[in-house]
Amino acid sequence: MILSLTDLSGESLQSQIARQIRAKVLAGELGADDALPSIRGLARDQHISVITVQRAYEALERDGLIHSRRGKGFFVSELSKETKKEMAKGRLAEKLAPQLKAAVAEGLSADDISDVLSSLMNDRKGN
Amino acid sequence: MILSLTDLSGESLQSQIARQIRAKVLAGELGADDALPSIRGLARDQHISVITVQRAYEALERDGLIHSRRGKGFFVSELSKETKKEMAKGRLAEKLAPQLKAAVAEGLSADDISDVLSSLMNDRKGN
DNA sequence: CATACTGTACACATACAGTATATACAGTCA
DNA sequence: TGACTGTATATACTGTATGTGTACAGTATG
Repeated sequence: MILSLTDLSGESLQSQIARQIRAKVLAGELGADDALPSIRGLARDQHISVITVQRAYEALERDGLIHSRRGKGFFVSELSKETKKEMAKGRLAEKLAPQLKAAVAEGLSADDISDVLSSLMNDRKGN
Repeated sequence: MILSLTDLSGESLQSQIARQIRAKVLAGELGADDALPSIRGLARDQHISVITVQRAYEALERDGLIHSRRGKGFFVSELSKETKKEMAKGRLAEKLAPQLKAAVAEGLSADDISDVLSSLMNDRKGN
């Protein structure tokens, strides 16, 4: 389990942890019943506080992506490929909606928005 | 100048003010040299603090959308239609980029992302 | 000139979120 | 038993957002 945390992004530590683990679970990089790092172990490795890791795991648990077993650790929950795709799509839709609303309010057309999306997706190919 | 502010959205007051005025300027609803409400007047009308309005106006001034004239008030800056469209597109791209990156990391394909966007744009037609 | 507007610039205070340290309790396993 | 694991709680520090209050400076008008 390799995480990359930074203080400089403006994103909170617990959000970075949750986001990176969520991506690994939804993309299938972590499978059902795979063990996550213990909250103490991850806190030690990343030189951060236990409570910060715990809150990140709580968020993932609320989303149904992982579950805890007292005394044993945290484990990836069993989710079908379809469920994971729907979760990822749902998350994207929730985050995109207010931004599209703002873009329309700022005078952009559906074509303008498509242009922006195409440019960004083409940019991503180079990475 | 009609603004709609709420405490319940999770978005800060100064961000709501800046976002709503930005939309009016970029969409052309407010034109060059139109006067904005005075910081004290807007604060009084909305029952919020002067400093909150001032910080919202500062953000818009940094973006080059408005400018102040000491003793007179704040006014919309002169911007070509093309400049405004580029500003709106640039803002959208900046906000979309990290979310597309996250969506790809969560296993979504370009087609999946297009699907989500199409659904959201179709939903918007009904509003 | 006096008054009432405008923006600008502080000093403080309050609330909350994020982060941290520390302690204690409970379950698991070699 | 000892060394792990998760769970829960108390306390504290920091930064951001928000607020009140005060003071100063430029503009407009009667």
